[in-house]
Amino acid sequence: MDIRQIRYFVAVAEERNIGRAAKRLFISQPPLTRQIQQLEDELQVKLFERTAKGVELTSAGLLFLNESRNILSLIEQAKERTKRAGKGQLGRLDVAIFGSGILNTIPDILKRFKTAYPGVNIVLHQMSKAEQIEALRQKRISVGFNRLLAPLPDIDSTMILQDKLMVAVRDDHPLATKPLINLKELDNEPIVVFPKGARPNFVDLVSRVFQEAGVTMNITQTVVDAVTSIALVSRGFGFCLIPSSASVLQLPGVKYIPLGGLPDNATVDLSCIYLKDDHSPLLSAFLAVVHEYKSQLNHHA
Amino acid sequence: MDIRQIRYFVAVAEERNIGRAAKRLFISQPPLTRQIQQLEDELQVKLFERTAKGVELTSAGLLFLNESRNILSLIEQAKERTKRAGKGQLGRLDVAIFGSGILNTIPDILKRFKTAYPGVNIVLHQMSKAEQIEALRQKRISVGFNRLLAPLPDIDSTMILQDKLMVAVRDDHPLATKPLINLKELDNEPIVVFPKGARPNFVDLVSRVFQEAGVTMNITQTVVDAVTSIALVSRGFGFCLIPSSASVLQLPGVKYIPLGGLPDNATVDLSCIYLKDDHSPLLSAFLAVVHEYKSQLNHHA
DNA sequence: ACTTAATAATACCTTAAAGGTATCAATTGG
DNA sequence: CCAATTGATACCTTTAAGGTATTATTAAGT
Repeated sequence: MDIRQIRYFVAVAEERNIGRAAKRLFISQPPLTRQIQQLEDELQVKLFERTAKGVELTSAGLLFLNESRNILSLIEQAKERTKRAGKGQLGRLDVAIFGSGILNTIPDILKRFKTAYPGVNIVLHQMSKAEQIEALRQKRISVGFNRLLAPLPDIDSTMILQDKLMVAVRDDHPLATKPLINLKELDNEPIVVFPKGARPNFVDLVSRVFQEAGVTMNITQTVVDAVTSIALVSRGFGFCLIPSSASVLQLPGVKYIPLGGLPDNATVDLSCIYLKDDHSPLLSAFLAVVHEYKSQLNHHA
Repeated sequence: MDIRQIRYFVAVAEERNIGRAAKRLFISQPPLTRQIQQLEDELQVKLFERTAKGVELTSAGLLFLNESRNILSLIEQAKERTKRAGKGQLGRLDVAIFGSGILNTIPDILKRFKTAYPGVNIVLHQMSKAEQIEALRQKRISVGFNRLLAPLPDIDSTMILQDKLMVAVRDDHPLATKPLINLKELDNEPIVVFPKGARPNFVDLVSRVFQEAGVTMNITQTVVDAVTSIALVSRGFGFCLIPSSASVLQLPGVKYIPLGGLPDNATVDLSCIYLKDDHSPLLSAFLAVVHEYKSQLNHHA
């Protein structure tokens, strides 16, 4: 049995006439007759009664006609869906995000992707940097978002943006009224830092900046992420430094003030990471959306 | 696209190795490689990633694998069901029966058929003789049961049995005590006859028998069928003649007594009728059951 | 009753494509 | 670095699908 034979059978059944069906199929009548005969031989069933005006379906033929239409439509659907999956328009994309990374940029990107590829099911996973890398290697996820990534041989990354540093202080703090805070003004001031976990880290960046400026750090707490850190600031644990994009988070009594007097490399990146040899169309589609987002960011700047 | 290609694809997906799949398919490796390439070209999708140990499915390939298994199983089912339909083991058989014909023989035959062909859906239709013939020609039914059929060019019939005549009388009737009633004893007795409708009829047979014996018929009522006729007898409308197989019907006060002194041709047949050029396997299967039933009847007699 | 027109079936040939053999290229493991 | 294993390629053989010409059969029209 052959898909061709099924198509031919349907044509003959619909035309009720082999010659006419042959025209519709753009072949001549004899081979069509032969294909129908072969089909009947294989099924050991007469599918048509031959009459003077043409042919008419037997009851077995009628049953097979229904089945044939189902088969053909299932095949068409399979082709269509597979093509779409190949273009990244269909499937499932597992994405890892980190604690405070979900504040604005990542949701924006995910929303764009969801709009452009509505057939793709996005599954989010909260993961630390180390977990993301392990999950990528085990293919439990296809993309991860993170900051300050050390280069790895099997993992590629795309930088999305670079955040300047901002100071989060309580509004009763002496520095809270200033439009810009210079790093030196934070000398020995109580600071909350984050995150805990794999290096290099946002803490490392902050430490380096303080050290290079010859300013003393007075760490009161080390917490897991930016959200916790800002929460502590709002409860009077001192100030903290954050990547500027985290400043969309509003907590009572917390003010965000730009940090001045810094070298150009005092920024923290947001990047997405993925396996170097993952050539899946879904990932390509996702990275395309990321690039588009990035170029629009630069355009505005 | 081709069923062969789908089968090949499934084999490769399952073996995760083209050479091994080729062995399983009893072909050599190069043509299998080529068929997979052709499939990928047609779908414009990479179905497999080629690795050193073999191949592994892409996500599009995984989707297509599921679809392929559905397709193959649907095709297998279609073949199987069509074959069964061709052997008369599957389908629908529309059968016409007449008023009093449902008393014993017909249900017996139908039950046998239903046991032998459980996949066939039997649909019963109450129809008079004329309706049955019209319905056969329009193919609304495939078989009809009836009596006393005139030969027709396009319709064949199979005689199932020949009923002798019996007298139905009320138990307070003077003849009710006799073990056998002679036709002459019914001279001028009030008689109920049936059926109304197309000739030749059971009435015609009864009339002929009376006429040939020189006995006068005193018709009080003409009713639609045997059941009604016997009901009238039980209410004192006189006697009636019935085919002996109708004597299974018990009504209060009605006795059935054999009728004697008749010519050999004073019998009424039960036959089934069908289109001469209906070669459907369902009909053949049904007629085979009828023949088997008939031969067992003769064996007992 | 004969002829004509239309149908599916058959015979025979051509052509396209599936399958086979030999070989190559690439990768992995020792 | 070599041997082994993998999929890919080149080229040939064979199978089977498609085409042309024709026949057999049946229905309709004269």
